[in-house]
Amino acid sequence: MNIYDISQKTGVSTATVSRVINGSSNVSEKTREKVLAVIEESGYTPNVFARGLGLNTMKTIGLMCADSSDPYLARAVYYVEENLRKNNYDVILSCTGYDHSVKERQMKLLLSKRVDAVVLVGSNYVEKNDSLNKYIIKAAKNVPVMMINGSINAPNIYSILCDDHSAVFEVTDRMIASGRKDPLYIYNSNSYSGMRKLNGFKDALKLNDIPCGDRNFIFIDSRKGGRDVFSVNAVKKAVSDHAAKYGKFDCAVASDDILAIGALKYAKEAGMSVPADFSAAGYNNFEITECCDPELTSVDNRLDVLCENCVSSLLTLFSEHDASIPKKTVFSCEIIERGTTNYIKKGNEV
Amino acid sequence: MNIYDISQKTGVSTATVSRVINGSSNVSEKTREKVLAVIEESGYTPNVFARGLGLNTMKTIGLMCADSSDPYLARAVYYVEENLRKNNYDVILSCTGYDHSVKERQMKLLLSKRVDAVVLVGSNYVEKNDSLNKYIIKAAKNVPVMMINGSINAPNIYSILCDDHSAVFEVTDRMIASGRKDPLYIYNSNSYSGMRKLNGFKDALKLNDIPCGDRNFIFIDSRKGGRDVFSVNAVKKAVSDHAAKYGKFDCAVASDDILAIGALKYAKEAGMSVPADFSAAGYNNFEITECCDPELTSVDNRLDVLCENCVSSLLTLFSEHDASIPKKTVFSCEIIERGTTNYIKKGNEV
DNA sequence: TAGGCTATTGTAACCGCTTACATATTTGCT
DNA sequence: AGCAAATATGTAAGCGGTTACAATAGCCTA
Repeated sequence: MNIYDISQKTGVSTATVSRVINGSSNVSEKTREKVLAVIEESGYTPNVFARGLGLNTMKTIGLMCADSSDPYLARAVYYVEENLRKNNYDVILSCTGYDHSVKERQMKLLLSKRVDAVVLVGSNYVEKNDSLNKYIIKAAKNVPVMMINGSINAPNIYSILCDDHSAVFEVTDRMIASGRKDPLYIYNSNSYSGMRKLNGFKDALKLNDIPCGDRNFIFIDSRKGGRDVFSVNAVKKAVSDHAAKYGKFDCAVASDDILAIGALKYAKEAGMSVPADFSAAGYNNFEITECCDPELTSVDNRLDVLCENCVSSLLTLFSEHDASIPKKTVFSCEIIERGTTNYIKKGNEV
Repeated sequence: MNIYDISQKTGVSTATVSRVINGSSNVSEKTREKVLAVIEESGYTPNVFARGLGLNTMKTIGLMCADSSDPYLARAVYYVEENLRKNNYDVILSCTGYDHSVKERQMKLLLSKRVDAVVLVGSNYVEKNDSLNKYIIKAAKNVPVMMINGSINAPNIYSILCDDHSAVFEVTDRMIASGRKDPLYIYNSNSYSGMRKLNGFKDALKLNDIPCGDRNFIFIDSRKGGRDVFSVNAVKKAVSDHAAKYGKFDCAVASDDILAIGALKYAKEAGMSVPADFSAAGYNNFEITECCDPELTSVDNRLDVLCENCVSSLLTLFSEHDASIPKKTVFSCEIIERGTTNYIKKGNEV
C-alpha cells in the first residue's frame, strides 16, 4: 500500500495525492475530498523513510541525558517529550550515563539518525578542551543544540538555565539571617549548574563575613556508585562522618533534596531538633520534600518552564528560515519554605 | 556526501561500498581496508532514511508509557532504553497520559514511523472490548508488542509481569501474622497489575477470616489531578478522612510507597507510634522508603529484571526468523522489611 | 472565438541505499 | 595449460515519497 496505489484508486497522479497529504493549496476541493476518502478507507499511511529521504528530516529530535531514572532528569525528559509531541515531533531518548566518551559516541549515533535537533539536559559539558565539548561544537554546525541547565558558547548552541546561583545564595543568606552561624553545603555535582550553586553558597558566606573552608563542604558524587553513594542513608553517614571530623553544624544547604534529607536524618540521630537546633534546605522541590518531618524547604527550579521554553525556541528555529532565538535564557527560581527552616528570624526575635 | 562519493573516491562500485558498510563477507580484505579508510577520513555516515526505505526497518522501537516522570515508569524507561541501546536499537519515547484515545492515537503515530516493535509499560490495557485494546491487537499483526506489567492475550503480544498478587498477599498475611487485626488497603490504579495487587490483599483477609468491606479500602486515582491528588499530603488527608468515617485502623498496605508514607503521616499526626500502634508497607521500594522515620517496608518488584527480559526477548524475536518466546513471563517479588513493620510477631510474643 | 491568464493536474527526475543478477577475476585441479 | 568452481566486483532496478517543470483545463476579455 503506497502512494501509487492511492493514486490508482482515485484516478489522479501520485503528485496530487502527495499534495493532498501535505495540505498543499493547489488542489481542487473536489479532488481533495476524493483522495482523502480513499486514504481514510484504505488505512494508508505514508512511509516515513521515503518521505525522510526526500526531505532529509523526520520530525524527530534527539534527547540526551545521563540517567532518565533520576527524578530531576526524568521530569525534564517528560516535559520536553510532552511539548514536542504536541507539535508532532518525536523524541529519540538516549541515556548516556556520565562517561564523556559514551556521550560522544551516542551523540554520533543520534546524528546519524538525522535528528532535526539535539537537546542536552542536565549536562556537565563545561571543560573547554574536553573532546566531547569540541564534538558538540562541531555537531552544532549541522543541527541546532539546545542545552537545558548547561551551557557552551558556540554557534548554533542555545542554553536555557535557571538562576541557580541566586537561588542558593538567597537560601543561604536567609539561613544566616535567621540566626544560623555555621552552614554546611552538601553538593553532588560539579556540572555547570552545580558550580553555579556552589558559588551561590560561597558568596553568601562571604557577604556575611562567615569564614569558609573545607569544613563547610561535603561533596557526594552522585554519578559514581549509584544508590550506594547517593541514597539518603549513604548521605546521612557521610554527613555524620564529616561532623565527627569537623564538629557540629547548625544548618545545611544542599544541591538536591536527597542530600538535605540525609543531613536531617543525621541531625535527628545526633539528637538535634529541627528546626530549633538544625535547619536544612534542599533543591528541586520534589515530592520527597513532603515525606520528612518536618517537611523540607526547597528550591523550585521551574523545570517545566525551562523545558517549555526549550521546545518553543526549537519550533521557532524550525519554522522560520533565518529565525533568531536568544543564545542564553535564564529563569529565576522560587524558594518554597517549609518546616525545616525558620527564615522569619525566629531565632533572633525570641 | 553519499555512498556514490565514497565509491568514486575509492574507485569501486557503490555495491561494494555498501557491502563493506554492512560487513558482508564477500569483499576482499584489500578492498575492505581501502574503503574503510576513505569512509573514516571523509567522516561519511550512511543516510538512515535511504537505508530504511530499502530495508523498511530502522532499528528503532517505540516505548509507550503514561508518564515518564512517574518514578516507577521512569525507571522502566531507563532500563528498557539502556538494554536496547546496548544492542544498537534506538528508542522513541511516547508519553501518553492515561487517556485511551490519546494512547491509541500515539500508538498509530509510532507505527507510522515503522518501529520494529512496541513496548508498553505499566499499562492498564485490560478491558476486553475497549477500542484501544482492539487496536493493539490489530497492530500486533504487523509488529511485536511487549507488555511490561500488563497483559493482553492475542497473537504477537507478549507480557512480562511480576507476581503482584503473591507479593501483596504475602505482605498482608505477614501483617496479620504479626498481630494486626484491622488492615487498610490503599491503592491508586485499577490497571491489570493494580487489580492483581488488590486481589492479593482480599485473599489474605479471606484466608485469615478477617471481614472485608468498604471500610478496608481507599482508592486514590493517581491518574487524575496529578500532585494535588497523589502527593503524600493529599494521601494523608484522604486516609484521615477515611478514618474519621470508619474509625481507626492498625495497619496499612499500599500499592505504592507514596500511599504508605501518606498513611504513616496520618498515623503520626493521630498520635499513634509506628510500628507499635500502626504498621505500614509500601510497594516499589524506591528511595523514598529511606526518607521516613522509621523506614518503610516495601516490595521490590524487580523492574530491572523485567525490563532486561523484555529486551532480550525482543532481540530473540528479531534475530531468528521463526523464534518463539514465552507469551507470558512472571517474576517473583521480594519483600524488603524495614522499620514500619514488625513481622517477627513481636506483638504476639510480648 | 482567439488569446491570455490562472488554477489544477500530470510526468518524471531525484533522494541514497540495498541487493538480485550479471560479469570478471582467482583459485584449485587435472 | 585448460577448465570448473569459488570468490570478488559491477550494473541497475527498486524502495516510496516530493517537487520542478510541463501540460492541460477553465475562465475572462476583446
